[in-house]
Amino acid sequence: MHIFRISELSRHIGQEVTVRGWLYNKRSSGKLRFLLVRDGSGIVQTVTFQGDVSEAVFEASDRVTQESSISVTGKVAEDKRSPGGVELQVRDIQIHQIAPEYPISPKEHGSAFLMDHRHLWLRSSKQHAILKIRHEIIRASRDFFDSQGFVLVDAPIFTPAACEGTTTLFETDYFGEKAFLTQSGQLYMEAAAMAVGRAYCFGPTFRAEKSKTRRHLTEFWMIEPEAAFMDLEGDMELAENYVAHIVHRVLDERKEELKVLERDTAPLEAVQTPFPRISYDEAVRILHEKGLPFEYGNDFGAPDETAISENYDRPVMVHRYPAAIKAFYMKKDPADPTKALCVDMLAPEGVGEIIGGGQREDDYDTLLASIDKHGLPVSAFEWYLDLRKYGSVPHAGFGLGIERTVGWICGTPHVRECIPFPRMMHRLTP
RNA sequence: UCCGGAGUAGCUCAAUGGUAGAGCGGGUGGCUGUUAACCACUAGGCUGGGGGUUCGAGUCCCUCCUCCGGAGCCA
Repeated sequence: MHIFRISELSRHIGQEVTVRGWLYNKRSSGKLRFLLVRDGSGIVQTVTFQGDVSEAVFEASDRVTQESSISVTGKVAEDKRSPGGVELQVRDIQIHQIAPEYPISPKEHGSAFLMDHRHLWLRSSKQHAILKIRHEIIRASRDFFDSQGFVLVDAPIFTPAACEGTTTLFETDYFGEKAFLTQSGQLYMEAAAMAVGRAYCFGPTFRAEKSKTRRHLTEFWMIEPEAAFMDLEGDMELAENYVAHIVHRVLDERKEELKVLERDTAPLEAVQTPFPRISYDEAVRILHEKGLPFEYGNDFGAPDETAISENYDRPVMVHRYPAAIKAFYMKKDPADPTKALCVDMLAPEGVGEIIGGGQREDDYDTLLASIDKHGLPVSAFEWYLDLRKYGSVPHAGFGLGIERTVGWICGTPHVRECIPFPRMMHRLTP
């Protein structure tokens, strides 16, 4: 018996093969039964003619229900009438298990219902395509940083205190002590960069904010590179090369999936380096020119980000925000100490921020004063201050949100579909 | 936490204050090439919970619950 995956069938025309999978859909006409079988690699139509098979096999073709698990044996044939152009002319059907009425029908459903059945929803073709593109983005990310001499250094999930002291964190009991789920691996990557020169981490991060928007999850994945002897300019160059790399990789390797998602690839093809770089002040000018009621000194809201990115056909990098609205570890611009040497990358098509980063404060006394000014407990940051005590160097890095990036590239407006099992304010199951 | 919206069949949705409905899905039957097949028949309901107004409430009022979208926060 020759067992093949459905994606390989076009190379075995005329041969008798067995495919193993699940019933995707079923149609019939008189003495013909059309079973659409999916196996994770693709979907193939199988044809059973009553006159060609035993009574038991024909009966099996009637009895299988949506998502029942089956093995089908038959001859591979080219046929224009079959979706995909290839079909399997059935000789034998083996039923592994008959599924009772499947909750997800081929018609439309609401997002809450689908999320309640996320474990089954993953079997549908669009969700499938998103998972594969997510995988490709992660693979391309690793390839990119590995090839640039970055060392993968895993950051801890349990942390003793707030990394940045701004957002609300999930608190857990750690043998009678308070511990928090990490909101960023950055501080640890700074330590790693001082050890290996260039480091990155990729892992889950947690925010206990009660956000209910298409851009937010309570648990999301970030990739965070950090490099010693790097300034803001170098950081922006790294960020644009990285983002361009993953977009090109998906365009090259995941054409089929983008097609399944009906993604217009023209905006993705426009993503070429260099990306435009504008200062916060210039971005504010754009908003005011467009007549948006934006107050200088504030951070940009979602409509502001959209208005700024509308001016460009590729991601735009906005740098040098007011230091007052940024985290304590940001280095101030020597040319204007009211500004921070930071950068946000805004993706086009109304997606908004996918990257936040910048150059870190590398002077011991300045950092100490900043920790104090932000009302953070110095004791919790003693190890972090050590990095400025023992061989401090200029260094920079950034964090990229994987789900937002997947959403942008897939053209999926809501990040909840960009992670296998999303965790949101009102969603802890499945 | 704030501002909007929605809860009716397994799902997606209809229903002037006057007998609870359709499509899909399920079941049964029909059709020798179906394409989210089609045709016929069929089962399926405490209209989110509680209270009120009314001769009469899915519909109007109060309240609670759940969810959705957005804001803030950020990736």
